[in-house]
Amino acid sequence: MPRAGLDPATVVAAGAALADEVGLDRLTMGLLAGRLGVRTPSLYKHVAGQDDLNRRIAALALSEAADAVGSAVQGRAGRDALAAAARAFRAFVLAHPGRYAATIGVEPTGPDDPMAAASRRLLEAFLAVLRGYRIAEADVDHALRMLRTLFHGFATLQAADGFQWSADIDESFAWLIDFADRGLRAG
Amino acid sequence: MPRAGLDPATVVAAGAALADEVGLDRLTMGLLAGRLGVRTPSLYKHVAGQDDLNRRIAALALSEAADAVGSAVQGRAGRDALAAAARAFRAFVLAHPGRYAATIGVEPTGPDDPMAAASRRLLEAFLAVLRGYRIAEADVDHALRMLRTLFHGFATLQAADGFQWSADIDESFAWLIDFADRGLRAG
DNA sequence: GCCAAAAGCTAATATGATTAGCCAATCGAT
DNA sequence: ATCGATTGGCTAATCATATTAGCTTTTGGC
Repeated sequence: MPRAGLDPATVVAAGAALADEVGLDRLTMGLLAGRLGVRTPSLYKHVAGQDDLNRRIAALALSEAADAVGSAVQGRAGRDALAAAARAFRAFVLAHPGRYAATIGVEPTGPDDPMAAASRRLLEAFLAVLRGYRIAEADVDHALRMLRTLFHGFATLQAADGFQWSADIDESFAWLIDFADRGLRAG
Repeated sequence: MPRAGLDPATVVAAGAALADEVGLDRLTMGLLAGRLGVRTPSLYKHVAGQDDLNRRIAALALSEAADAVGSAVQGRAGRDALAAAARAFRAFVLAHPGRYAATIGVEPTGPDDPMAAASRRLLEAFLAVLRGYRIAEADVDHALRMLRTLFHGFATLQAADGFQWSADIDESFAWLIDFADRGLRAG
């Protein structure tokens, strides 16, 4: 019986991929073990349990989202940066609904939690978008929360298929970006 | 053994209340049965299972949210209506996080699903807010989605404790309402 | 009062997470 | 090269929870 050669990173990556495929709620330890060619209890040598796995998937997702948004914003400013960031974020969530779902309702346990760092990086990327606008010092936090609200709200509603009615979603998304741009400019 | 006198509505109401108390993820059939003074299998005489229960809780939550937002909007227009609706929605989600969580990612099975009707009523209430603004016919759907995105995004992020950093949340919320109001006015 | 339906119950089954404890593969130091 | 400790995998067992089967008692309409 040769070893499978797993480590926490591999397990988490496979878990995230599987969550994207079948949905976070249908990600079971058994299914993940099967995917990795290993028996269920073996997973516990690499992650502490389902909670821990979920937390690690969340950290991975936040980190990847931060990368995606961060690089989308590179070299752009103002409306361009806003649109690029929004698109990057939405694309990430739609491409990886399972791992993004893992981030919802999970809090970092402490400042040394990798999730805290990833979360911070994502916020930095959002903050970079705001630098292209003339925002009063006192309003930056509010604007940051607004951006997060918009991005998170739109992505999760769409991922949950919560927009059933007629109008085209891409159009709505573009409209939303315009809306935010106007608001930030006029703020 | 006298009967407990349950019916689907009672079971669903108790389930929603319990979800609010302990969190939707910790709502188990056993816990609910205990709360109702009955053994677990008895619940299956009133709801078809956990999925069905969740779906019914979601319908209840949407219906209540529609009532709350609908009555908040009554007799108000424009910015007042927007602010009242936003506050009512947020208050509802914060007061009933468990049942609201039940609505996420659940789709009505058909047009006769009670959830569909409740969902429609909530949208009507949001639509009423928009009537106080001068919005081009073609933009109404987009604006509606924007409102839903904002309300849902803010409420869920806050409910999940996703706003950890410094600035005051109520202030951010007020700022967000201003932001939306300006945007809708200038649209 | 009688009877069908409804509402409870106990017991059984299934699935999934987790733990205990065993054993083989690997790795670092000699 | 090899010894010994560590590690990563396994099987078997336990526990929690959902769900189903099938029995029994209440209850509401006649």
